[in-house]
Amino acid sequence: MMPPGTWQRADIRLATGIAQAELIAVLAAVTDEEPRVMTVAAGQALPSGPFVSSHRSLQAGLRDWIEQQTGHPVGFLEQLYTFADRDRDPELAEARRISISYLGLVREQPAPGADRPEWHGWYEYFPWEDRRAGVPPVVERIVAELAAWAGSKSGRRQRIDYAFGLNGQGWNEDLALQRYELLYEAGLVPEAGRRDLPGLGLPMRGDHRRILATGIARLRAKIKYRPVAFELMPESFTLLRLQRTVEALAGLRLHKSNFRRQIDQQELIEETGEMAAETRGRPAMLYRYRATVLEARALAGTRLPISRN
Amino acid sequence: MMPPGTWQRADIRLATGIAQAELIAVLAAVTDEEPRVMTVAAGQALPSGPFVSSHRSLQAGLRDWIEQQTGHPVGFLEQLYTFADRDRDPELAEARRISISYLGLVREQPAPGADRPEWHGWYEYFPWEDRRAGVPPVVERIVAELAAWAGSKSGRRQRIDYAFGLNGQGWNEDLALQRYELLYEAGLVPEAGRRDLPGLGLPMRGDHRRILATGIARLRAKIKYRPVAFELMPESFTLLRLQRTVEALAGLRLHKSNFRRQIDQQELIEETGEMAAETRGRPAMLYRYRATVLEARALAGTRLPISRN
DNA sequence: TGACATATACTCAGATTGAGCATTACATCC
DNA sequence: GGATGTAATGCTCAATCTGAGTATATGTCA
Repeated sequence: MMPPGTWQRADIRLATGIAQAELIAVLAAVTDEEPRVMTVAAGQALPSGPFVSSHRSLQAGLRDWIEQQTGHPVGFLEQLYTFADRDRDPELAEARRISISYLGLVREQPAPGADRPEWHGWYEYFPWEDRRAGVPPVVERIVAELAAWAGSKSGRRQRIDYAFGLNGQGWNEDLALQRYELLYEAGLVPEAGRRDLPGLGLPMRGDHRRILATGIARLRAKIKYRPVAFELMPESFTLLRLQRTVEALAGLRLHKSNFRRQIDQQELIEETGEMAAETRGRPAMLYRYRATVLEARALAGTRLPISRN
Repeated sequence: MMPPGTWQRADIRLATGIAQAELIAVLAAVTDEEPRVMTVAAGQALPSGPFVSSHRSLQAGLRDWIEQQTGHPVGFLEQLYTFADRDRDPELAEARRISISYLGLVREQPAPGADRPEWHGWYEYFPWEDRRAGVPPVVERIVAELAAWAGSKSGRRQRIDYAFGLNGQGWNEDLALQRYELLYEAGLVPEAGRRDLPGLGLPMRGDHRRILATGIARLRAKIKYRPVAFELMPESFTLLRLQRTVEALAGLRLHKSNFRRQIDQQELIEETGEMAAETRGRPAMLYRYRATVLEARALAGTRLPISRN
């Protein structure tokens, strides 16, 4: 069964080694204060396809492909996760399928013409994740259903409390994946093959909705400590526009002046000198990112209680 | 060339879709205040091997394998990165190889008996990463060589400054991967096929040293916001022991009382009631982790300037 | 008993954060 | 032309968090 070989004694031998490889992309953009994801199959799948050669690496190949498809350069591209679960594709018995997923950010959403992939709002798939206008009504029903599923199992109850911020836990927008997985486990989404509760968002093919949730969670975590939001903005922008973009991604409202303070004490941006030509209210200054600082901050880290002697 | 198929118009078509899949593990433990990694081939390779079926997922298979090999349960296991670069394995022309790497933490290092994989200290491979006893002397030479390589190219100079904390940038322990990549690009490590500067640590086969650097960087970043250090500790431990473990991973000394304050205001641990039976100094209290809190904190996130209305 | 050596407790100033108020600058309506 | 609406920008203030250091407690060992 197993190929003899060059491996050492401590080899990891789990399988026969041949697999079918596939790339799946979560491509995000924010337009009109709405985060969107590129889809195919009438919004029921993420763009994906077999992977092979001709390119020097996965990343390089995917980058070219995206620029071709969207007509926009990809500012940010990062691997999400690689799956190879057996039950994902029952047809393939021997050669199991390996799916490598990526998260990419593009600056603008291309006009939805014929022959073009469609873009759908994140929150069409995850209505419970958008709290910008308050807690959506569907959450109450979700929590009730989950409570029924949990019964008296305290492990389940605790997970629900954490994920949905119940019992004084506080909502954490990063837990998008955990929330989807709870719904899946509880059989509340159609992908789980059981009940189809209305109002729980559009389903997707296979585990694509789970992959999208992974991308959302990753991006939400990342905007807090890496200047990635800029990858979604046009050349120049107002501070409010930037705030609205971050809010759209996080699904939360932010405190205006504190947001501004945070931004400018990081020195990520600088004034262009121009003013925004919007209609209502006092006109705002336009800003642009400071490329050099951005690069430095892209590497910055968090802190340990270091001792300096 | 390309298989016809079920894909939509927006498919990602980069390749023919068949690949050879391989798993690579970065397995870490901390013993005697020294972080170690499991190796094979006399310390020149990470354990790896072909992947196939029999297990429900990559993660599950790898977990079993590790427990079998080390005799210890794996507390923490997380995917690092998936590579599929063409030039990695020149023999395979058609079916390129996909390498999926993982980071795992085990509680103790098994006794190195015959037929057992060996464990090597991280810092044998990356001597410049350990600053617990101050900046190692080799750093001066590294920086000089890198400066020569950079010449007057300001992009390179800037990257060097960030990575090594020069010119008032401050050392960031998380940048282990970037530092290795600089050395690689500059041709200062033997893996790059050019010069072999002595004192720059042991090389590894293929890109295994790069993968190890990825694991180190990931773990260093993670200990700051997730309670993973506990996965490396025995049942009960003193606060100093915990601090020494974190210091070993970070390659830095921490401020003692601030470290303690940080730990106990997070309520991650509780007293066992016992005292440590060590010899020198005042005996310390023994602690254990609080499983439930740990689980909650495992999900905790960082903060945005949220508005509460 | 006294010299170590480490544990644990406390203090304090400076920086960061969450929240809110005040003032400014336009557009538009009457 | 002045009132009104809307958003931009500036400022304040208390609470909390951090970095650094000092003081005291409790063991072992010579």
